Amino acid sequence: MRILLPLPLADAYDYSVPEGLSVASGQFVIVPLGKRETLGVVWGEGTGEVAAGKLRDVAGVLPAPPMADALRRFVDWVAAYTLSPPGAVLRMAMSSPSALEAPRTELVYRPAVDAAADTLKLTTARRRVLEALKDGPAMPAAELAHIAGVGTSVIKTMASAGLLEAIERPMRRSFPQPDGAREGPSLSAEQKAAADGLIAKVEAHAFSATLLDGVPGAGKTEVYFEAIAAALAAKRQVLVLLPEIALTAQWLRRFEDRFGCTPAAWHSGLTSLERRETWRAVAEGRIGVVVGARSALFLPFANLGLIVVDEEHDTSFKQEDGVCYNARDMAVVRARLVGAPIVLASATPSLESVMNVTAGRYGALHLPARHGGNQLATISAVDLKRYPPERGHWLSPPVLEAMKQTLAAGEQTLLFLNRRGYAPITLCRSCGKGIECPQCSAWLVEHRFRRQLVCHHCGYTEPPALACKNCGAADNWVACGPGVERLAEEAHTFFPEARVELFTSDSLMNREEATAAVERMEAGEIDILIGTQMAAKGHHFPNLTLVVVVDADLGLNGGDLRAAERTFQLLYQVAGRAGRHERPGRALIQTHTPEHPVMQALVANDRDRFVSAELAGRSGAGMPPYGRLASLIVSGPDPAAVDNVCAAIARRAPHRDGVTILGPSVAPMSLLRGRHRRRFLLKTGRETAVQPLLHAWLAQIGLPGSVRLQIDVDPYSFL
DNA sequence: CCAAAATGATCC
DNA sequence: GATCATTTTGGG
Repeated sequence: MRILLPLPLADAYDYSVPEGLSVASGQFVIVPLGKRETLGVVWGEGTGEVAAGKLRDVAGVLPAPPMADALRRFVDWVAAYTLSPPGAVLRMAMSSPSALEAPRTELVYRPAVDAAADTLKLTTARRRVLEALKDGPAMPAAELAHIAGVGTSVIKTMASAGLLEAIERPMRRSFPQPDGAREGPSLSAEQKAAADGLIAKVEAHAFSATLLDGVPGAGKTEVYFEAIAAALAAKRQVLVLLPEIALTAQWLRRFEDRFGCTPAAWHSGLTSLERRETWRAVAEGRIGVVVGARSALFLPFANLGLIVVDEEHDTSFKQEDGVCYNARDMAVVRARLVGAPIVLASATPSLESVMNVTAGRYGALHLPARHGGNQLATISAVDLKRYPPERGHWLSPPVLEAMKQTLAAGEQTLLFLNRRGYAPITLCRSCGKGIECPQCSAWLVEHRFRRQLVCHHCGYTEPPALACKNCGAADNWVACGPGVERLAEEAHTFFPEARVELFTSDSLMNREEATAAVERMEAGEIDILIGTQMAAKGHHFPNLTLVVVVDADLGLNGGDLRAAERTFQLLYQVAGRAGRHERPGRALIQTHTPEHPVMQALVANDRDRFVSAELAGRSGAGMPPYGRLASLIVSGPDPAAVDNVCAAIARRAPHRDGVTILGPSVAPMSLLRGRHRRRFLLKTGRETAVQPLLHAWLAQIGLPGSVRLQIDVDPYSFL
């Protein structure tokens, strides 16, 4: 049998099946590998590449539902597309190995059928035990004792006396089932039309991809909830992918309001027990709806009937390490392989999805208006050249004035700045040098409240320096530029009476603290909220009427292909936070370049014009979505060894029409986690399949152990 | 000269 | 990814 192991090996291995063991495709097995044993999945018939005499026996079959054919084909597909070892992809689909073992069992008790009640002494305690079990399910001793108000020893004696019967039952957490039959909210005519469109797709039980596109607050969530209800009615499972940051208590609450319970969640914060129970329950079809971050895409659904990708434009769907894949794109593939519809929802669809609609590959549903007749926030640009903030400050006079009015009206302000910490750079006054991370080419950022210097790329921390390492000058530091902490300080000085709070994605803030902060904001206990992009995603604050984008130019620098697109999406979304209920909202965007097409489009609230201008630019340059990119990153601790590999790669670079190869060049992040980095960029037309090209090119390159070559098909980061 | 540490090959 | 054999390095 061909067995794929969840290890980064080039291919699957052949194993023999011992007499008396029956092994079928998809089954999880234990096989010997060298000195140890490892898990694997039966991938198919053996290939005979290795002589039959050399094969080792499959050691055992695990008592878990076999991996579905569609999921195995998906693993192969992702591996081929991303040029990763299939085993590395399989590992993502086996994220909870302990879920494959036989579920632990527990003893539960029920009244013995043949016990005549009058044959044995029925004390009051014993009577209470039988009463507790009457018409109810069998229960474990501890629970039963608790309900009956007796000790567990009573139950043990009753069992040995034959009054109770003990049964061994697998211990399985039960997951509440979302109820699709519950009455939904009343929908607007547009919402109803869109929902009906999606319901038809769900009922067709076939692959289709639909872009659900509507302004913030247009009610996209309610619309795809109707599709979820339809899938539940058809007894099929649903996967909802959200950016991790948007998977909030608020979203779960909306789901609960609609379906009567929260869905099963899948994200990096789960304990290993939660992972095991959820994985197993998904495989056994006991979970109706999973909402999760990108890794949920590899869960072993028994009966998947719908995938929803919300905020489909969000770049956090792109995984940049290990297997580089975009969960949004791979979700479309998974839907196709399993024959289910997929819905991509966004207020600011990615250009890729927009083009897929134009090309007829995806259907489209539009939700034009804000649900409930609310107006979108009015967006204005504040020209920082005309209205500069005071020296050492970052809020311009028009913004301060607007904040004053908002405070006076008893309403809330959000200051948005995508920069954690106190200041992006801290310099020594005497010699002008900043403090660098020892293992990355990046500045350490001062986090004043934590009293630490932090590298935002590798997580390295050190205590705040007193003396400059370069010139020895004592405590002569000057912070340059704003971070959210510094902004909080500024808000305090201008509005000493206001309640100011920070909301960031810092490790300082865990899930519960973030939820608590959201609740304080909802309850109106915060006047000025200062946040990074965490504040921009997935939250709705009814009393928030002023949103200030402190540095709108931030994302536009850096020569990133998608800089303008990303900035537009982020700022549009941030501005959409304001005035979502009865109150009108406004968004002020501080920029040095109000004439930039991104700012113009935001102010004019003209998304479509921005999208067509951006598409035209991409088309002219042959860039995605009109062309294809693949990035190669060569990295290692020794720069000379890295350069050697780069030279070998460059020497063998394919020359042919329609294929451009840029590099090698020193990566913008030339040092990351102690590794020196060089990049190549491969650019081709849409019609070229880059995988065979890359495969033929790179297969011949030998890598010394310390040098790594990372291939990223459809890259999003250019650092 | 030895031993620890880094490197590389192999796993069916 | 883990293991084991082989090569390198560095301290005496």
